[in-house]
Amino acid sequence: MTFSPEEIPSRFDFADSQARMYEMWQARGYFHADPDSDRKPFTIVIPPPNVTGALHLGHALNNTLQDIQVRMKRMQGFNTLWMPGTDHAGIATQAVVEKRLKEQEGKTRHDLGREKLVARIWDWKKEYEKRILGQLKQMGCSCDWERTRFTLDETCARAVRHTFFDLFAKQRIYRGKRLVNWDTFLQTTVSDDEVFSKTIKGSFWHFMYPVIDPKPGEPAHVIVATTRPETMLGDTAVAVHPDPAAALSRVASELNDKLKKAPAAEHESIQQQIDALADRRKEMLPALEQLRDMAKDGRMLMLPLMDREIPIVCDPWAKPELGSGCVKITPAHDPNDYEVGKRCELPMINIMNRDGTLNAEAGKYESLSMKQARKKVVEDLEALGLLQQVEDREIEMPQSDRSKTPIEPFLADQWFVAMDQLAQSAMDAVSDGRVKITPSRYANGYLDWLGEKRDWPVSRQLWWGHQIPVWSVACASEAESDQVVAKIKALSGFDNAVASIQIEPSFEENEQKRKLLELPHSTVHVCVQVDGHRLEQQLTDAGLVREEDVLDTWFSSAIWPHSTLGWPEETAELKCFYPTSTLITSRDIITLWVARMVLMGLNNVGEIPFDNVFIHPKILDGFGETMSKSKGNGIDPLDVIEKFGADALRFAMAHLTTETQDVRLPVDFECPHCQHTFPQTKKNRVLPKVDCPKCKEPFSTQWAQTEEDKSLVRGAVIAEKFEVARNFVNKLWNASRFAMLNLEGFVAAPVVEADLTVEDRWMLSRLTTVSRSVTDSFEQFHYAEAARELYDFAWDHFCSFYVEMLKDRFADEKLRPHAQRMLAYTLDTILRLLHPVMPFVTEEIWQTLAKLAPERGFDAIAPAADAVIVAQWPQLDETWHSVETEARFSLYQRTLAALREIRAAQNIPPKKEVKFSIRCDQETEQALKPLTGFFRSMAASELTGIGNGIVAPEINATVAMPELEIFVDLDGLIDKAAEKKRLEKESDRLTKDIVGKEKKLSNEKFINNAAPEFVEKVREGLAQAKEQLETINASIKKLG
RNA sequence: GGACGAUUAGCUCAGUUGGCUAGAGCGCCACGUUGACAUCGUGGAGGUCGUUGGUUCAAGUCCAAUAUCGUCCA
Repeated sequence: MTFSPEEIPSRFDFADSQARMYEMWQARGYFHADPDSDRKPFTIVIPPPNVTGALHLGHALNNTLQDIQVRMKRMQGFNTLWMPGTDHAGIATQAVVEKRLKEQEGKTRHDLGREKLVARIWDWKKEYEKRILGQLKQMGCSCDWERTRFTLDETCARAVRHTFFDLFAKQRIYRGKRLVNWDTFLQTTVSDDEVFSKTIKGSFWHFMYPVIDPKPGEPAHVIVATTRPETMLGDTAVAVHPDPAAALSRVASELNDKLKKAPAAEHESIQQQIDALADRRKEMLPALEQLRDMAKDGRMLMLPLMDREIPIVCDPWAKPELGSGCVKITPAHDPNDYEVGKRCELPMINIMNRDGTLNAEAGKYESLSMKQARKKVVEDLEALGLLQQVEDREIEMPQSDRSKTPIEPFLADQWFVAMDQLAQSAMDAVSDGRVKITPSRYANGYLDWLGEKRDWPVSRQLWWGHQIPVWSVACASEAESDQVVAKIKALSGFDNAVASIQIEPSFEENEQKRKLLELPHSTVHVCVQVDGHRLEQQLTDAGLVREEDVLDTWFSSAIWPHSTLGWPEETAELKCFYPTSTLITSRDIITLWVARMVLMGLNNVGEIPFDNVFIHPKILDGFGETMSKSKGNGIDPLDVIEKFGADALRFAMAHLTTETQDVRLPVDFECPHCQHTFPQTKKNRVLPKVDCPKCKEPFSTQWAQTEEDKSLVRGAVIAEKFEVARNFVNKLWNASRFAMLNLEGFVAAPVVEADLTVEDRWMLSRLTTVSRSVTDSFEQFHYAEAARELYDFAWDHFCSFYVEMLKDRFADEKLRPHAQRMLAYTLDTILRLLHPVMPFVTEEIWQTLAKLAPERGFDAIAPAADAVIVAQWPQLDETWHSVETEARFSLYQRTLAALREIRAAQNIPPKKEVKFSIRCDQETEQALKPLTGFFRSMAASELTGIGNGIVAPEINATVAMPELEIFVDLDGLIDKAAEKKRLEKESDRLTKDIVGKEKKLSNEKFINNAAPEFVEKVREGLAQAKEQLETINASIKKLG
């Protein structure tokens, strides 16, 4: 088998290779893992990407890091399973499909109905799932595709249903009224995490609420202020502080503390605050105390416009240091007021419909929008003379991340998971080290969040998701509810194993009020464990209605590590692969996802879901901003794959992954006409059309709207880092190309130790060290370190030195077979080490290498593995590591660098051969001698003499190193000025070094305190530097 | 307001337990193309390690402040 240079292109054809190699891996079933194996399992479950759209660079990072672990573990002999799948992503997906429905057909979900909308979303899901999985394949991900799951598929649905039923039966799921973030546009609840706050210019209105029948000396009005006047229609109280004097004192003492700690620059402003507070105390305290007494006395206010009597209550939420010291309370439409309402047992009046308009509780304002109502309320109050003043003010407005419309706090029935015990179990798992989070600092956030043990609201007013399996009926009395329960239990389908009953009492205990508000006495809920069970129909027939809401998408994600393995069935997969080994994800979902997986795993399976969690950094652009399509700075991984190849994408991702929180990736445009790349700026990244600064040709961007712009060729958004990675891939390819061209006539045989040269031993030593250290780095998730080490090793050590040095032996028939064996063995090992990061190029080379050297090895010859993906992970005999050999080689490298430096400084043409000699002791001479031949091939320099008796030629360039002196014979060539300049620079450096060391050594404290070895080291260094300086100075003198 | 992270060359980043001349890649400058590779090779210029104090014989590294940027939580 031989190759001619024409047969192997000098550029790696990654597009062709990626397709072939991936198909080969899949066809041979390398990605598949079966549970019935004696081998130790290694499992990763993928963080399932949302089926909302295409994958972005963050996914490329996340999945590359997983695949690296998976591929390495597979090579290490583990029974390796990478479980793939996608997430239905409730609100996000439904919102996307609804938006498209509106745009393309002008319809809302209500026009379509639940069933049809859900069918539409399934169509969407099929399309995007295919696309996403295709993208993962293009990245080279070695997932077990036969096991692909979807959070809404039958397997996952059954697991969700079991989980819900289990928690329901344990009374850890309950329904209650809660103030939720209501998105009036999407008409659904939005979780706290999907709310962002926006600062807008608003007003602060001060209203006067009349006091009913004020006693003499009491005010006629109390003053309250609000940024949301329309909410006053739902006010049910005004609060004052129960102890305004104490509250003011506390604020004052806090300010005084602050003053003590604050830097002088801030003193003035803090002092002003203290003074203002003292004035306020003087002026307002009596009035506030009077109000407090009125509250205790049960005095009532008349809520204007609604003509409702409301009490004054005492609650610490009222801040005596702010405004009038009184605060209006709207429990059904403000989170803080809601808490006050609960503490003071106030009625909660919901004045809003689901679409954001006002309901009948708002009286004559019914059916107005919030905005319209605001205007009207202010006008009407002004007309009544109850508007005291209006201030301009910046206010924080909560917005829905999905619809970008304002959030309305809204009182609604919601299902909750009680978190106390569950959260504690998940905290323990991390505290006691069963689950290890890397980097460890992220454990703090995890523990803090769980420590709050806030109940988890799990219902969502959506159609896309797992519909809550609860059937309910409202009962007017206790007797009725008893009757209903008895009736349910009597149903033929009823069985305690598959059905569980809860009775939810109404939150309004007062019977008269219940009647007034048309509230039931209680609600009976029945949870059914098995989907499609005959009890479902029986319940419906009995007049119970199924809950319309679906579960929070994180509910199904939380059980992902075991649901994908077939839980609740006791499958062989679950037994073998659970707990999984490692979870790799980003920090923004540590609480939402990671924490919940831990507690659900413990609850359902009784075991932690994974041993290790690695949190990887977030990729930001060159300006430190997150990448996103809406900013125009998003890099599409497919663009990168198309232009640089999947291996380059992967290498760049690994190389980026340090332990920091964020990494920056400056973003460039690539001109589609001339391939010139230039930086993206905040200006040009939002243009629909960009002109290439080099070739001046225009190209379009993602923003192209007009036909004219769209007709232009689209320019890609990329980053320079991928180019570096692509070059590395190509470097490896070409080093291998060299090997292919030189392995003709390869005969497999064990390497004879006596034939090993110094450079062979050096390579073996390096290979041993690098294998060990790369393995360690990957196992500790130090991807960047591993990538750097592989890069340096493959490029500098292997290509620039070892391959170069092999060339001489390839030219010698006698030495050739040994050199070939060493090359085949070394390349083989490097391919294996690089495979997890760069699977395609390494596999391509491996397959070619197999044709030339089907059997290879070092001391034991064996057939090479069928594919590098299943080859054994390198683990070299540690005895090959040799400090002595590496030091010896380093001496050679430094000498070579010195020769090259002189040649460059003297401007000697690269091919012009020069002669040089080395003066050194015998030990150094022996160390260097076997390598001296390479000075000719690598620096066009011929060594004419070496030893301690060497005399410098009359005209020469000199380099003094600690171990030796080099004299390059420059007779007839020398540029005296250049040489003098170089020597003087060196002389300066040495002089400085000597002064520093002498100073150190003359310091008594240094001699006494520093480690004796260290002092000795400095002494030696000083002596060497002095010698070198002497040589250099002599040379300078000679030059005149 | 609290927690965490970052600050080192023009840019992106390394720098382990404090220790000899603080490294790499890109970019820049100079030279080089017939045998693996110009997606390359050789050499060079470029940094008082955000600021201030402290500990130490010795600080990019440890401690305390502080500034700027960022993320998360309230």
